[in-house]
Amino acid sequence: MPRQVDREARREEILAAAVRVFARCGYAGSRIEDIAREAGIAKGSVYLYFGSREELLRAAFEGLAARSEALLAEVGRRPGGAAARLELLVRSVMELLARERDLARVLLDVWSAGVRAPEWIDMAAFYRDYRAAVTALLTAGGERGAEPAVTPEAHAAVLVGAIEGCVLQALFDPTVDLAALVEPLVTLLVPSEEGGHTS
Amino acid sequence: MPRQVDREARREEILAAAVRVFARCGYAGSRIEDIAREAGIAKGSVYLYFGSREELLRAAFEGLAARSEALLAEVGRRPGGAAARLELLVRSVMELLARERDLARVLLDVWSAGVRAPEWIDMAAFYRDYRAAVTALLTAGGERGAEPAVTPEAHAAVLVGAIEGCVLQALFDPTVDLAALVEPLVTLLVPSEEGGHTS
Amino acid sequence: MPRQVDREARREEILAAAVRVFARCGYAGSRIEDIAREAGIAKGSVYLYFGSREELLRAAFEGLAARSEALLAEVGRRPGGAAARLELLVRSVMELLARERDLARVLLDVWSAGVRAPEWIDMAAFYRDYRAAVTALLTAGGERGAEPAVTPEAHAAVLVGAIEGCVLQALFDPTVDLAALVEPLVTLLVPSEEGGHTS
Amino acid sequence: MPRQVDREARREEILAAAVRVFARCGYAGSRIEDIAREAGIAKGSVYLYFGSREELLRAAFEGLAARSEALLAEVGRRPGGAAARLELLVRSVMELLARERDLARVLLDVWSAGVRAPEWIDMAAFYRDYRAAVTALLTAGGERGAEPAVTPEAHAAVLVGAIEGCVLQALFDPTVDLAALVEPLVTLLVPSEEGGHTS
DNA sequence: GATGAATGAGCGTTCATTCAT
DNA sequence: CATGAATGAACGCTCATTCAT
Repeated sequence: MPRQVDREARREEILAAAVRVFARCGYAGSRIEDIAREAGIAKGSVYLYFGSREELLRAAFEGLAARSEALLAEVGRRPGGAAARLELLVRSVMELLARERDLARVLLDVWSAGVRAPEWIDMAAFYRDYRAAVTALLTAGGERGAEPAVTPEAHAAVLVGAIEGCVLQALFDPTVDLAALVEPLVTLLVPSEEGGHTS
Repeated sequence: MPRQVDREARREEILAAAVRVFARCGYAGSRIEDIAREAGIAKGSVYLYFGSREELLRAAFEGLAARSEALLAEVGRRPGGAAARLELLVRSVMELLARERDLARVLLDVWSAGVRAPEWIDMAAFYRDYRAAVTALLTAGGERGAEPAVTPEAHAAVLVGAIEGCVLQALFDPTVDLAALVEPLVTLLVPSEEGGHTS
Repeated sequence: MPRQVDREARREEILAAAVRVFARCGYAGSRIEDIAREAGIAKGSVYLYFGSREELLRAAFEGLAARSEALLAEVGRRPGGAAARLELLVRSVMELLARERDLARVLLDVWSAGVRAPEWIDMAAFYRDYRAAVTALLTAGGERGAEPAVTPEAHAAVLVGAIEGCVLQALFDPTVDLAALVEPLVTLLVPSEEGGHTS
Repeated sequence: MPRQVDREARREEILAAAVRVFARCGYAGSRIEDIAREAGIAKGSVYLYFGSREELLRAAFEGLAARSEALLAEVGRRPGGAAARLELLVRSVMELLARERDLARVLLDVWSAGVRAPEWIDMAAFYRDYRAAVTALLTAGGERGAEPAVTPEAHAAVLVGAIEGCVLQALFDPTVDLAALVEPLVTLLVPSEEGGHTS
């Protein structure tokens, strides 16, 4: 069914155009016409693929969320020690956000929308899943006696938060090199394998 | 003589109302009339104190920035070891953002505006200063030989990022208890005093 | 009654200020506050002397009209031949408008208001009187057989029109020297004394 | 394909509607919505053809200016004596303004705008060209020894002024018959052919 | 009287969305 | 399917006018 493929491809084209425009102008500053022009189609045609402007933002987020979930799943599937897998997760996520600067920029507006319209973009669930995955890996890594005050859940929140916060700073300041923050993040927040007994 | 008003006080009232409305509806979704109603005045009166809607957002951020700078300065003035002061800084910032939920919510829109209009809201400078202060405290704390891979600058970025990122998660998810994240943050990212030479 | 004098003097001050501002910014572009500032008083005080912004425009016109009527009356009182008096009228009017550039500029807005709100500013009556005076002088000057096709009324309309039209051009174009147009106006449109029978 | 429209025709329709409304209410008193209603379209649609309310006023003037220039050019192309052509010019202009009462009314606002925003509507240039054309015709008509005091330039200014001034009076006062002023204008201000050598 | 803070109707302009072609 | 002209609700901002002090 080539029809279907075409339709889907066109949808993706438009979404990609929307992400570029959102990144450039912000969601509030992006007019449907700008997106249509960026996609090389007519204004009205956008509505053949997306029901509203808001849906474009949601789709953008869902694309990012899907990729994140894929990463999480991928890490879940991987063999190896929990610490190594957690490290991989951190590296993957950072790499994804560093590579997709536009998507990261759009994230700012998505966050805002998510706070204001939880039933529309469920950021709470997204980050809950994210933390849950990290928590699982932290727990699997074995309890390190050193820090009894830090529950795995809290540790996960800090790690996830640090990732998002580093991306945030890199968005504001081109001086901040996101790639250079990966090692520090791992070093500081990913517990090193202990004894290697997980292998 | 017209009604005597404390212009500065009135300005603050309106700003506070604006912050509440921004927090509730987002900057994009907040109409001047909503803000005026929240402040108990007429629409036009807002313009006696603020030149534009945008100026309200900027003022909101500047209020937060001023408080943050005050915190930084306060910490700088404090006696005591660097680690203790850094810990104090983290606690203070977290407490500020936990207490001023509305302001934190508005931060989401400010971030978006700051990325898009750097000359308008200089987020880069704000976070640069923030990191610089943390870096100074980290450096003063003495180099711990354990992690030579993590420069103080990178460590600062991770710590600052973690704070912002934790606040972010707390905004999305009321389940996330910001207060409960303070200890983990400190434990994981504030190096403990070394040798106790500060005593 | 010094009170009365003061009040009247203040009124004139404000009116003069208004004329300056109207001339500079146009009636539509002049805010009450501008006028108040120009007059060195507070906004609200304008309303102690004038009931509305429109009234200021009307008063400006009435001032000009009063002066014009004074000129007409003066010419009527003068001894001498009709032609000489007509010439005097033309010279006086031109001189008035050349001297009071601001008032002339305001005239543009007054014309517009007069066309749109005849009951408010009765331009028809003003120009009717003006033409009547000129007609009277033309008639008194004796019928010159040369141009039977031109009634005194029509001649008056042309003369009055020429004056206004010359002023108009001078307003647009500083290059146009209003003073230099007086002689041509007189030469071309004021019939020269005939036989001197008026003496 | 969307409704097929002749954009240029639609633009003219809207402009014509705007001229009618401007004539009725004055530029300052004309709301975009009035113009849209007069044109039988929705408010927003006006902006598909004109960038702003001001642009409508400018376009109205430019339409009039274009027609005037066409008249000037037409007269320039005509064969015949200079005096006859000048007479034709006067008659044509008067006829145009008599026919297009609305446009003439709008002229009042255009004048005001032109004085206040010369870079926007260059009235100075418009009347300069106008006078130049008349001057050329006057000069070509041969110098009449009778009035050495009146330069052709001044004569042109008086003639042009008289035309505008007559139109002005007719706008205020329906009693004033513009058509009846054409002959007097010609008789008084267009020098009659000399020697009849042009025939 | 004089002031200027407060008001709120009013308007220009934008832009998401619709739909006739 | 695609188009882009048309729509009209929405909103930021202005400013004439009022009135408490």
